[in-house]
Amino acid sequence: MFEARLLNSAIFKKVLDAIKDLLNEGSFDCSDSGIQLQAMDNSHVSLVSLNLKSDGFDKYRCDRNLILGMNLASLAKVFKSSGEGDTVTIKAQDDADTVSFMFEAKKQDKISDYEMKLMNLDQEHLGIPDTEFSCIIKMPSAEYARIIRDLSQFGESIVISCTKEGVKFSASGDIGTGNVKLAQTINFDKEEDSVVIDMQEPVTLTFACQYLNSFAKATPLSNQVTLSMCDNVPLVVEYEIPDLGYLRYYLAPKIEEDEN
Amino acid sequence: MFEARLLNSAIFKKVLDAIKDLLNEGSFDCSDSGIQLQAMDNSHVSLVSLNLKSDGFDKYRCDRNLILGMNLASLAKVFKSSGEGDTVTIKAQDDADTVSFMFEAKKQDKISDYEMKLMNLDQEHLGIPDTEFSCIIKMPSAEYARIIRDLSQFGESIVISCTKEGVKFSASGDIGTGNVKLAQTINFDKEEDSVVIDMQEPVTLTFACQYLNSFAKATPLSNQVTLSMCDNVPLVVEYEIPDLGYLRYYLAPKIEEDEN
DNA sequence: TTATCCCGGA
DNA sequence: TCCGGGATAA
Repeated sequence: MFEARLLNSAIFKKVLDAIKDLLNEGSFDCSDSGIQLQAMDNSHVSLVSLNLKSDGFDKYRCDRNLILGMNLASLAKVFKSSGEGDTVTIKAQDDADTVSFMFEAKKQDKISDYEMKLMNLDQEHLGIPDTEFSCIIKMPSAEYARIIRDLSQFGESIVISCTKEGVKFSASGDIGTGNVKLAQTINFDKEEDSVVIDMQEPVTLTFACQYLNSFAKATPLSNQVTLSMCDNVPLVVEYEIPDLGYLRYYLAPKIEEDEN
Repeated sequence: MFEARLLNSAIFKKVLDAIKDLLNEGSFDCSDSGIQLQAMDNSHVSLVSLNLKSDGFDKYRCDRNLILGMNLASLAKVFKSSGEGDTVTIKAQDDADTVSFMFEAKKQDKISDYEMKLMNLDQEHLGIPDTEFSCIIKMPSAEYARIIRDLSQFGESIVISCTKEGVKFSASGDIGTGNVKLAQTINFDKEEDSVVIDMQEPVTLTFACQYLNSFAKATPLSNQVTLSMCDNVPLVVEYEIPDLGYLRYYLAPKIEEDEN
């Protein structure tokens, strides 16, 4: 059987909020080492990769590898009905076609349990190559979300350009042009406010706003976000989930349109 | 003439919010002992019973019994325009076809008064029998509202089942099944957080979510709600209005569907 | 408990 | 694009 227990169900809530706009369904791959989910988004443009390691759970048991296919909207509803500090326990029998969620309120004698039918989803196996990146930018996640949101007003795509001076986000369209430049900033007092740029080679890539914005839904998961870029390779937007793993999004750059 | 004065008009606001979704109009029955309103909801499924005793008012005078028929949406608009701590005075002449509301702001020299036309509504007289109940559950009203809301995601009806172990709310539908169990909890520090179950006989009844949710609009009136159940008898959901009376909702259980 | 902000629905 | 409801913070 499979059983995973987490003292703070809010983390799951946030994970679901961060992926349910991109994915209608998800196959959670459960093994001894933890829970993985990898899938192309509904429009088959970007890729979501979630990794929750077993050590991060307060209790974890997985006798046999199993794949739990679930409708993410339904799953989000289940988690929405959990209270703030609830403990959640997820259970599935090895050959079962349902999964159960039990929420225990901390302060109260209240136990809620939900049972959901599992779905049989196609397994697309996605090989994600390990890449060396030219630039790795670590910055406050709220800052990232804000910049993407603001620049989305100006155009459909955003150019991210990283040099040794810093990182520049640009968008342009009918209204005009917007540029936001961030220089490396090490803030020792508030480490999460730092902007750290690790650049081997300068790089300039263009991405579709829509996806960058969707990725920003993961903001509540972490104070910081990491953007990894390299020419002709998908951008990686990573949110670390404290003590538990990470959520990564992959998005291929737009091919430069030479409009002249 | 009729005159009733209440130092805190917010109570009326809350009462109106709690009934205006269920009732388009209401006949307020004014007598020496206070104000009553009893009516079937618009779809003639549930019943609303409001009782405000004259002692609870800061001034109360009712020379002759009279019935004030009002459109509740309009009445809610009138009260919505009252400020936070306003004092309200309701007046009607014995044979008048209008009712007047005067709001006095506490801190300010501001007096607003509104006059509304009365309506001639059919008097349906509703006998509500006094029943002995098998189970009486007293619980935090916010908790009740939350549970009903959460479970409404899963189905159109909710099963409430009370045993000596506690009370269980359940719903099921396409997404799956949800159960919320509450055990009796006496909290001496915060009495309003207690869950108190007074059970003579275990009972399990099914109700339409829609109405249970409507009843929950009364949550701001009181920290606690009382659910009284008995086989083949309408559920009573009662909110006590501190120092003034109560608001009760009655809803007949769904007949068990034996789908086999 | 109330006021504010954010998100989802119409 | 506007409005209402829910969640959250003070």
